[in-house]
Formats: sequence, C-alpha cells, structure tokens
Amino acid sequence: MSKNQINLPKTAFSMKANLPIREPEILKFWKKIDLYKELRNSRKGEEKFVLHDGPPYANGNIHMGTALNKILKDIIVKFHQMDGKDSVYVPGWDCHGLPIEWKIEEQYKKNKKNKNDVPIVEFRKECRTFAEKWIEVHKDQFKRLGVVGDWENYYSTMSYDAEAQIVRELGKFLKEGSLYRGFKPVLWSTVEKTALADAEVEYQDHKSDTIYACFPVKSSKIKELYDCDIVIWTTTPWTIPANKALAYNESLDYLIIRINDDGNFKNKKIVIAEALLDSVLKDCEIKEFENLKKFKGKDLKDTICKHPFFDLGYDYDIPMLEARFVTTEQGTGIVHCAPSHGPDDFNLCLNNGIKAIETVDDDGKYTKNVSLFEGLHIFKANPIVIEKLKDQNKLLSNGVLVHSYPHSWRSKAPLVHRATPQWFISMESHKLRSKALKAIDDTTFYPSKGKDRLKSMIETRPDWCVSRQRVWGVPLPIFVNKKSNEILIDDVVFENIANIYEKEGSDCWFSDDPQKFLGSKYKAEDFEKLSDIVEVWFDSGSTHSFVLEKRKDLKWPASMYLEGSDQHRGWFHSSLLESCGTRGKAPFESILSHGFVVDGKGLKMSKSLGNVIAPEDILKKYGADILRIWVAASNYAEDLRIDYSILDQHSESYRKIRNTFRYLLGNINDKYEDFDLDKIDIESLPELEKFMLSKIHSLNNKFENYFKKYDFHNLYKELLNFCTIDLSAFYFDIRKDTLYCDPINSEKRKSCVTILNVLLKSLIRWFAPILSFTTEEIHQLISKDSKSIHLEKFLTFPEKFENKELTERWSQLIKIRDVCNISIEEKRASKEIGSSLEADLNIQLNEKYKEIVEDMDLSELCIVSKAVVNFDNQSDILVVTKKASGNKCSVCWKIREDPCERHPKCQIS
RNA sequence: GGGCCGGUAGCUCAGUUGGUUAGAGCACACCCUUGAUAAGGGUGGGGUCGAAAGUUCGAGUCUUUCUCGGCCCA
Repeated sequence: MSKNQINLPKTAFSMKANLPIREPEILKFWKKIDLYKELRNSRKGEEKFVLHDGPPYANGNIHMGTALNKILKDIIVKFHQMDGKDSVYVPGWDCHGLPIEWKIEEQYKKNKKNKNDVPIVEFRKECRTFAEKWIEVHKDQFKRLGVVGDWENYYSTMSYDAEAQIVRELGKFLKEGSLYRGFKPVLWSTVEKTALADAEVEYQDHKSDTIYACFPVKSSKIKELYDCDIVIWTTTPWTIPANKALAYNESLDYLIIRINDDGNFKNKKIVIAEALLDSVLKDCEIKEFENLKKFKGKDLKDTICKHPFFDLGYDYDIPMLEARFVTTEQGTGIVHCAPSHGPDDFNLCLNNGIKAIETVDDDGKYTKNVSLFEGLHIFKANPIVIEKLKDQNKLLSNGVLVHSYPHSWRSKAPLVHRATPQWFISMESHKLRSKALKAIDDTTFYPSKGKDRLKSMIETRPDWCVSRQRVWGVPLPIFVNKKSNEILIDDVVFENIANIYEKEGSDCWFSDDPQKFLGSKYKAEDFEKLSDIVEVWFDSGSTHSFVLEKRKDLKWPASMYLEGSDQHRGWFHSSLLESCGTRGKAPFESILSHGFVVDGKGLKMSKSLGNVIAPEDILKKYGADILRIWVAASNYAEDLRIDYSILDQHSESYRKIRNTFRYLLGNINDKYEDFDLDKIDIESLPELEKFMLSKIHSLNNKFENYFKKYDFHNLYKELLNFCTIDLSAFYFDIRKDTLYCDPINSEKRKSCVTILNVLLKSLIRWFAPILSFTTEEIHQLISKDSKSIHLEKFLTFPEKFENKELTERWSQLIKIRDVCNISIEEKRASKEIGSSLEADLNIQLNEKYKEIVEDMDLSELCIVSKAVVNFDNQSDILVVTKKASGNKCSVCWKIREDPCERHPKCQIS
C-alpha cells in the first residue's frame, strides 16, 4: 500500500519526556563518566572562565531562590564551556554563625541541657557536624537541578585551611593598622552580664521615666537661637550623661517660642518642632507662650549646644546633626544622641567623627568615663539625673510612659544598649573606601544598575565591625598586652596561629594554652587572649583568598560573582572590602545580580500566604529542565514570578522544542551524519535550503550577541520562536512532502536531510546549557564517539551561509504566503475545502513581484495542489482559492487533472 | 519611615534618541488534518501600556504626585 511507498519519520526519541524519571538516569550517567573531570580535560590550557560560587548557608533545605541562583550559575558556566573556555565551577558553603549556633542551642533546650555546662570545644564540634550534614543534603539537591561542578572538592568556610587563611587575612588588617578597637552599642543584659542577639530578645511592656530636658545653644547660624534652649524628650534619662550630640530632621519645621508662665522658666526661649507643639505644651503644662520664629530644620546645620550639666563639668560641645530617623511621632522633633547607648545614635555619631566610648561596665555601672556618676548602677540613675537636671534648671517636665521595650528571653530582665569593646576595620585610615569605589568602577555589572547600588552603599557605610561575642566562628587572633594595653602585631605569631589551624582547626584557640599560639617570643601571662569571633561576613568575604588564590584550577580575580540582589549589602560588599583592604583590587571582574523569586502575582513567598513552591515539588511534577527553562525565560534583572500556571506554560514550550527535535530525529531515522559545515555545497542546494542556512547563520549571530550580554530570556525566546515559526510552521511543514514522498536518493530530499542534520547539530548545542538533560538524552541517541553534549563546542558557521539578498526575497515570499493562507482559510471556513492540498490558487501579483516569484513553485510554498500566478499593475497581492479539481495521488495527496509526475504508478483515487 | 528598582494582552517578554492604527511566542476560541498524531497546520479575538496631572503639534517612552509590589536600611 501507499504507506510503504513513503518515508515516514521513525525515531527512538519518545514524544513524552517523562523528565522526573529520566533525569536521574542521566545524572547517573554523568557520574559514571565523571563528567566534571571530562570537562576539565577537554579544555586543558584554554582560557579560564571562573564563576566563583557565593556560599549558601549550610542550614535547611534549598528554596526557589537558591535553585534559581544555582541554575543561573550553571547555565552561564555551561555557556562559557561550550564557547570553548575552561569554565570551572567550585561550589562552596558558608558554615559559621549564629543560625547554626541557635539550632544547636534549641536541641539543648529540648534535651534540658544547659549550654554553659558544655565545653566550648564540644559545642563547636556539634555545630560543625550540623553544617556537614546540610552540606551533604544541599549537594544532592543542587546536583538534581543539573548543576555540574567540582562536588567532590567543594570549599567551606569551616575547613581548616579556610580558618587558617582567615587568620592571615585579619593579620594583614592588623599589621596595616586599619583594624582598631572601638566601642559599639549592643543589646546587653546587666543581669546575665552578656550581649544578646536579636533572636534572643523579647519585647514586653515596660514603665519608663520620661523627661523633657534643655540644651542651651552655644553658637548657630540663626542669630535668634543664641539665648535659646533646644528641648529633647527621652525615655532613658540615665543616658543623658553619655550625650554627645543632638539630632534634627532637615525637612521638619521648627519653632522658637517664649514661655510666659510664671515660674522657673518664665521668659525662657525654647526650640521644638512645629508639629509637636501641642503635645509639648500639654506635657510641660505651658499655658502662656509667644511664637517668636519659625524656621526650616536644615537651618540648624552647624548649630552647637552645651550639655545640661555644662556647669557640672560637662563642658564639651554638643553638635546638632541631621538625621532621617528623627520623626514627629513623639517628643520634640529633636533627639538626644548617646552613641554608646543606641544604634541610631552610634551610626550618626560615627558618620560625624564622634566615636562611642565605654560608659557602662558589664554590671551596668557607669565607668570612670562618666563624671559625677561613676560606680552608680544605671537602673538607679534616673532619679539622680532628674534631680541634677532640676538643679541646673534644665528639666522642663518629667513623667512616666508604658511602652514596648526589649527584655531578655531568659531572665526577662530589661535590656539596655551598651557600648562594648568591638573590633573595626576603618573605611578611611588606609583609604579603603576610595579603593573600593575605584574597584567598583573597574567592574562590569549585569544589569548595569547594580553598579550604582553597590556604590551608594560603599559611599555611606560606617567602619566595618568584624567582632562578635559568640562561639561558632573563627576566633579573632588577637592578644592585648596587659600592661600597655597594646595589640600584639607580629607576623610570626599570626603565621604560627594559621599553621596550627591548618593542622587542627581553630577549636584549640578556646581550649589550649595561649603559649601555644604565642610561641617562644612572648610570655602568655603578659597578654590577654581575646575570646571574640570574626563576624561571618568576613569569613565569606575572604573566600577569594582561600579558594580563588589557593586552588591551581582557579584564577584570581574571578571572572564573575553571581548572587541575588540582596548581596549588594552582603557578599559582593564584604568580598569587595576584604579584597580591596588586603589586595587593593576587587576579587571579581564582573558581577551579575538577579532578583527575587515571587509568586504569580508578584508577592513574596511566605508560609502565611500559602504561596510557597519548593524546588522539590517542581522536580517531581515537571523535572529540572522545565525549571531551567523557567530560569532562562525569565528576566533576572527584575523579580522572577513563578506559579504552576507559569510552569505549565513553560512545559508547553518544552514540548514544542522536544517535538522539533523529534521531527529532526524521525526524518533522519536517528542516523545523524556529522560533517564539516564548510564542506556543504551551498550552490547545489534548493533555494529554500539556502534560505534556511541563512536563517541559521543570522540566528547564531543573535545568539552570540545575547550571550555576550547574558540576556538569556531574549536568547531563549529567539530559539523558541525559531523552532515554532521558522521550523515547525514553515520549513518542516513545507518539506514534509519532499521527505515523505520523494525518493530517498533524490537530490532534493538529500539536500533537505543535510539541512536537518545541520539543524540538529546546531540546536542541540544552542539548547545544551539550558536543557542540560534533554540535549544529553538526544546526544546519547545520535552520537557514538563523544561522551556528552556538554563536552562539545558551539559551532562556527561559515560566512557563506549568510545570504541577505535571499532573506529579503523570502520575506516577500512569506508575505505572499500569508495572503494565500487567509484566502484558503475563507474557503475552509465555508466548508468548501478542508486540507490545503484541496486548494488551487490563483494569485494576482503586482509586477514588482515578478523577480521575486521567478522560478518559484508557489504551490509547494503554500502546500496546495496548484498555484497559478498572474501579474498586473492594479493591486498588490490578490488571491482567489478554488477547490482543486482532478484526482488525488495516493502517495503525495496532491489533486490534479493529469497523472502525478512523481508517482505515476500511484493508484489515483 | 528612608534609599534603590519595577508595574506593557491570561502568561513570558519586545518596544531604539518621544513620531503612523502598541508587537512576538505561548495560552484561549473556531476550523483543518489524522503520513511529526496525547503531535501538526490555518485563522481569529484580546491591551484606556498601574492611576492622575503636566510638558509637547505629538508620550508606553520626559516631569511631578499617588498607588501596588520587591530588595536593602531604619
């Protein structure tokens, strides 16, 4: 029968992908051939592309954000590998820090164990084991996404060599002198005599004393201010002795009023914000007053005040500083700042060159730095402060307020902000800020807006506080001389500590004799050994030093750092500072930042909204390649939306791509023929095949340009459109006739098969970085010699593929084809015809098309049985469709009056 | 509360320096095909470009305000 006479497609490549089942098998295959090793071997000596992995925190299952990050990294790494480079990817993990400490403490609580009863070293061992466990979990989850990297030789911030190198890095800052000891307020419990982390704080109602206090103006640009008092309101009167500045908001309006009531304040001129006038009048029981002047907050610039205790020896200047945090919710619109007792105060003062000092000791008693109050407990100080303010006639009013206030979760005692000794890296002393800003200018950002974002953060950030009073981290390698109070700075000691850590890790800092670290040069009894640890951002900010620099397979600086946009304040930031401080340059050549994963409506995922999708669910339902398509098709410069309807849509696109491959494979019967693209004899090809080669060439140009800009969503769209528009609906549809009905050995059919091979060879490579699993599945089917598609390179297409003239001509032909289709559709709608092969066309063209349709079989182009063309000067394109008359060839299904030329022996029906 | 970024068809995205009736693919509807068949083809409907005001002969594109969302900071 006629089915035997035609060449129908036949392939082992199934239409159904079954990715959730098939992908794990491909993973096994990659493991079997040791793909990562093969990849390295295949590009030995080539230019390196190093995407340095930002370490995720080794805690908890991965979420969509992590999956996005890793897939995007993998796509880029694979693109560069296929581009011919040695594209190396070493994954890593961030292991130290509070969240893990917290988890272990929680376990203790469950088992009724007390953390203080456990030796530090044992506690740290448990933290380490916990991190190790999650690294293994993450590894499997990342591999399942199709991410290829050096999973066997990953890096971690808790490895001994990492801990050792972190010590060396700190040593550089210490030696340089930019690492200094300062004071910074932390939440402190005077009962437990310890600092508390945010997570250990409970907010409860608390009754506080409140005061309105006066600060006389010493000098100002506003001459009317000279004999005025600036009034502040506070709920912590005991911080008044630590006052160092006043804060105002430049956008508020302020008033000078004169109090006319009889009493201590008669004729006193005070300054308050206009918006708070009524509440101040009420609280201070001011009845008679006169409004003297109104002015803008910005005019308060450069005003200097005197402390209320000026006459008691507090004779230093109190500058007025501009601060956004000043609001009109409560108080007077001017805030008293004690840098030792509030984070806002601290940062504002730090930015204005006023450093915090130690004003209160561990027990909550004033230190010798606070005259008049030394030795007094701060919780007993309020009445005395109030009394002294009264004596000085600086207390306008006082009262009590019940408000939400931080308490210790353990002792339930109220907490205070207390400046404690901390270690800082100066932004200015050794020009760290300007070095970092220069380094930003030398970095390429994708998208470009990342540059400004990082820049503005570096421009305004205060000195970097690198010390933490916790236990799970790298100990600060600092000894302080007991007599001179000087920091011990000696390369020999730093290197000694580093060498010890390299061998046994940093736990020994807490357990072993300090002499071990000091060596023979110094005596342990002369020094105090610090018990602080390094903040974790310094750990991860140093990865470039113990990963990029140390490993022979990598390079410094990295080609790229790629993370979520929150890392402008995180890893991008800390890595930049660490590297600029120690090496004067950024550890990266480029930064790519991506947005956050949000739900289908653009809202962030949260348990309470119930809109969370876990990567695991997607893998089970769709497979990793669908998730990878989602990554490639989304614009990472913005937030990325995901929900099941979006994924459904991408699976549809996947099926289109899969069927494109299926058509290619089916029509070559899985017998892929590899040949040199340069050897194709273009001149001998039919024009449609020439046109397709030109299309492939121009698509490759677009592909390369999009890749250069890391513009994957446009790149993917281009590939997808090529499959649907140019192939499925055009070339494949037209060439079915030739492929099915022409003799196997006909030149025309062979030409078409050549193009199918070229298409298969091109598409499998173009798609490989994105559809890592599916392209591998195809590759295994058609390739005998090469182990994996990922070892291949992108193709270089001969220039002679490009044919602009032909492309122009064919765009006109397609225009004519579109008009024909509309005409055919009319007849179909009126049920006169069904298949387009039942149509005969009468095409009336303007004479300008004469050259264009010359030698062109429009019946083939439009897939109809007959097309007659006439020319005139009247219209542009006019098409009349008639039902074809004659008999249908049982082979090619064309309807004609005469016997079929190609199939004379067919049984005409 | 502040800084930055964003809001174009149901979805993913285009839309050059402001200049014709705002585009593509997918999805949807209808039709065809049954020799890519849990596939394939054709045609079509669908957007007051987040809202309002302004600049301009002309604004999706420029300005302001508002609104919604995201990240960071407080």
